[in-house]
Amino acid sequence: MTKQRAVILEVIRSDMCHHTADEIFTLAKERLPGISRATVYNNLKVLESEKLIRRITGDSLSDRYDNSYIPHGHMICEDCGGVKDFNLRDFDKMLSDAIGSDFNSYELKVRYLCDACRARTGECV
Amino acid sequence: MTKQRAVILEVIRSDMCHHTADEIFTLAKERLPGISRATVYNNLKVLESEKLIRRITGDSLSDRYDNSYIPHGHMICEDCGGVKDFNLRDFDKMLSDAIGSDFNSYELKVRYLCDACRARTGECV
DNA sequence: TAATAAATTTAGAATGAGTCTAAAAACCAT
DNA sequence: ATGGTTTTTAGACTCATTCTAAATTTATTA
Repeated sequence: MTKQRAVILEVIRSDMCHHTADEIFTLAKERLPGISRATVYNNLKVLESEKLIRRITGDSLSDRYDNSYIPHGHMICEDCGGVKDFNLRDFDKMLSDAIGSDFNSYELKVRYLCDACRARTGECV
Repeated sequence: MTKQRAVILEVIRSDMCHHTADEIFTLAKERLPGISRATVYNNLKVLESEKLIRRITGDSLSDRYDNSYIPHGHMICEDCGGVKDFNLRDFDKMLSDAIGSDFNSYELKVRYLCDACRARTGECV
């Protein structure tokens, strides 16, 4: 656990946001001005292989990182892009029943309109 | 509906595979040798906006395209990369209950080991 | 602690999916 | 057919991510 790796993990754990690699790079840079982009990418891979974080793909151009490795749902507002976590009761069992075998992980994303954006009658900024 | 758009749609509908844009380009080229990559990308966007196909993201480096617009689950073998469709009973209702509002679409991907790959005791090619 | 081996970091080049652009071609309504 | 709109095309471009090779740090062993 190098100091770079520690800072990257702290950045990811510092809030419930789902940051992109670039955002993590910028935040880590505030504390370690010399840190390089490649180090961020390297460590994101290491941290995920150690099951400390989880990469989530497909929300935007860039991948995002979740401070929990345990799979759970993400609800994504189609208007403002905000991401919230959610869980479904007994979902693991339901999934393994449906696919007829154990599974290693899942990714669940729901696109909707959050309350704030709905209140604006769908107006984009 | 130009002939390029028609061919692209036929390629996507010709099997149950979930092709990448590049694969679709190659297949379309067999029938329209002059077709350009940009045309494929343009039309994939148009076809999705017309709800004729659905883009699925995050399975690999490149996005893939599904010949059904209706959301459903994808089970992805972590070994061979094969993708199969599946459905969960009453999933739409369960989702809207969980997130507390209607939603526009969802994406559900399960990573597992398919029977064939499991039979090979996890050996990669 | 010194010497050596292994892992990590760094900057910048390379890759590759997808987007953009501007000109040519095809399509459409009058 | 004529003029106007849409689509196609080739290639340049963007940008997230990966790769590379040298330098640095960390760990190990003497």
